[in-house]
Amino acid sequence: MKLQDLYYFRQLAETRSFTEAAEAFYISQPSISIALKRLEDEFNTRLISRDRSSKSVQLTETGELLYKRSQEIIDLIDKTKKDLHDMETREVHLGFLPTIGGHFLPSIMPHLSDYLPSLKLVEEESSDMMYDMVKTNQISSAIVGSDVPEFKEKWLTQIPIAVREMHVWVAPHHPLAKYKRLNARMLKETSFVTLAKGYTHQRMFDKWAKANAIDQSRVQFTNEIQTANSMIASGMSAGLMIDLLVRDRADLVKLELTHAPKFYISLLVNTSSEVTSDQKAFNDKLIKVIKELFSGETP
Amino acid sequence: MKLQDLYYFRQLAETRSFTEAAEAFYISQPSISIALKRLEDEFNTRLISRDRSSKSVQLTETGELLYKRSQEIIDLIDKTKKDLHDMETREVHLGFLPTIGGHFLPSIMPHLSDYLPSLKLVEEESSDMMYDMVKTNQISSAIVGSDVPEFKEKWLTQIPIAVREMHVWVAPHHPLAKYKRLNARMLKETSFVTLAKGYTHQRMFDKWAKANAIDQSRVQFTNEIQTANSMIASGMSAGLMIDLLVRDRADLVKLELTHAPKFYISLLVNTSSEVTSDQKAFNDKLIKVIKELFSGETP
DNA sequence: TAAAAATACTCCATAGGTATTTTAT
DNA sequence: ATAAAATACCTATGGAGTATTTTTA
Repeated sequence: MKLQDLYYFRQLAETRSFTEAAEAFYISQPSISIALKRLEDEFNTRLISRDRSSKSVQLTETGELLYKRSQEIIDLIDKTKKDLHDMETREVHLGFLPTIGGHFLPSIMPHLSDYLPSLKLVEEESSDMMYDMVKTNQISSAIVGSDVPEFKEKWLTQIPIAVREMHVWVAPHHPLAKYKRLNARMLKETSFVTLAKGYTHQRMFDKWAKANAIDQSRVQFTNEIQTANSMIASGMSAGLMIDLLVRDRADLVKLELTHAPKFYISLLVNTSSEVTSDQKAFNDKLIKVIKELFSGETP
Repeated sequence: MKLQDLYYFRQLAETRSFTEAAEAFYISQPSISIALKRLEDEFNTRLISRDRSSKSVQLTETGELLYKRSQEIIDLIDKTKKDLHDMETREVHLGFLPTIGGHFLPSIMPHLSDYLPSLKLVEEESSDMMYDMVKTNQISSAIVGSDVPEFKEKWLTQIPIAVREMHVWVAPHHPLAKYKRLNARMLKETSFVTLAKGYTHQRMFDKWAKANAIDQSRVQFTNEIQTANSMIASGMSAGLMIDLLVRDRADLVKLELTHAPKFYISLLVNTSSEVTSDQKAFNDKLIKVIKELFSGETP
């Protein structure tokens, strides 16, 4: 079996067009026809239904299976390439949330001096995404935020770093700005801006809003924290965020919220599976450093 | 990357010799050298340590990783080939222990008439091996024997078929043959023959012997049930077996044993993962049939 | 010096190209 | 008539061969 044919077949399955699949690889259309025939001959099965009366290319049952398996095989190969590269270059990786990392990394990094030359920070805005990357071992350690103090997965080690209460943020001239302390009932009719789906902040806002019957019809969403902050500063909306997301914004006012949701920041390390020995040593060091620096900051 | 190179590399890693690896594929030795170089160039890493002062070919750290991954990739490809074949031919499989199957299959098979033309029985002597094949989805259903009534794995459905007490078997002229009923203390000094490692019977014998302080120094092992039976018939040893293993042996005497271990026979179905729709339907039918035929025979 | 791996070159099998035909809307 | 896939035939890259050299025990 030719590996290249699996790449071609995957593309063919996704575009459902011989011509387009060929274009994606900058090869001629007959090459795709012939690659498909090679696979069909080898496996003694039709992978694409040749019923040309139906409008488009359709996968058969075996075609669907081969498509799925092609993906798995290619994923495994890609992972292998990445791991070989990391092993050879002795690169180690740490998942890094721009906002939160900006606060904690300066205190952590000096203790990781041995690894600095080979350390690559993997930036990712969304904690959920980061969690997924740790889960699938695209990175084996990351600092994430969560609305629960602990994940229950057995394949990870979790070290608490900090707990932050969420606050309500408004512009100085916003009607709510005069209050020292707010409760949820005072916010029922307030317009909010929150981060888009996938962000921990969004999930927490949603949970809090539902629990407190906040009117969600005029909630606005954005993918950018700075955009959210600017919208708040303009006075059109309020925000529910931890203070780390509002560094150096003199134009925002922070208000205490009773029964505010808690935002848990912790280090996640995937302990399940194969990483390079360098990465393993780095992870262990990281766990040690974070335990030393932040034990006691959490209950 | 060339898939063929992974096959070559796997062989090279296992034989630790370029020449032998080449011979295994009936190709010339330089082809292996060049295949290795292709891989090393692509991944920018040494896979084999070229320290020719040391006696033999040694894998580097990256070589070890690639060896493991090559195995995984090849396994996935082989599995895919098998699944495509089964799907195309609409073959379905059932794991089958020769001795136990010989007893239960005649009553089960008539109810599976729809599947008979495409049903392949996969013979395997050892229940442990069979369990492993179900676990790794080489077959998705099998009838096995076990020393415990239930496996606790979440990826399988288990339907009890029968429970059999184990008995002691001896030749008619054996000194124990005069007793109707035995207990373990009467067997402390008896010579036994049992099946070899990997068989459920062996594990059960071992457990029973240890629990009852039976002298295991003169226990003999064999891979063949008929050999075991013949050794018992000769009078030199006794056996601890369920009666299904002693069909039609008039030259053996069955003796009751107090607190005899129980042998549980059940259908295992791997429900975790992808099987063909035919196999899935077959498994469901099998579960139904076995429930109907054997419910009530077990507590 | 013997045995194993690396290098040098040669060759042909085949992946991919172009041109064309077939099929269906 | 047009658009997409299949077929026919051609080309050239590179995988595998043979012969030879290098390496070290």
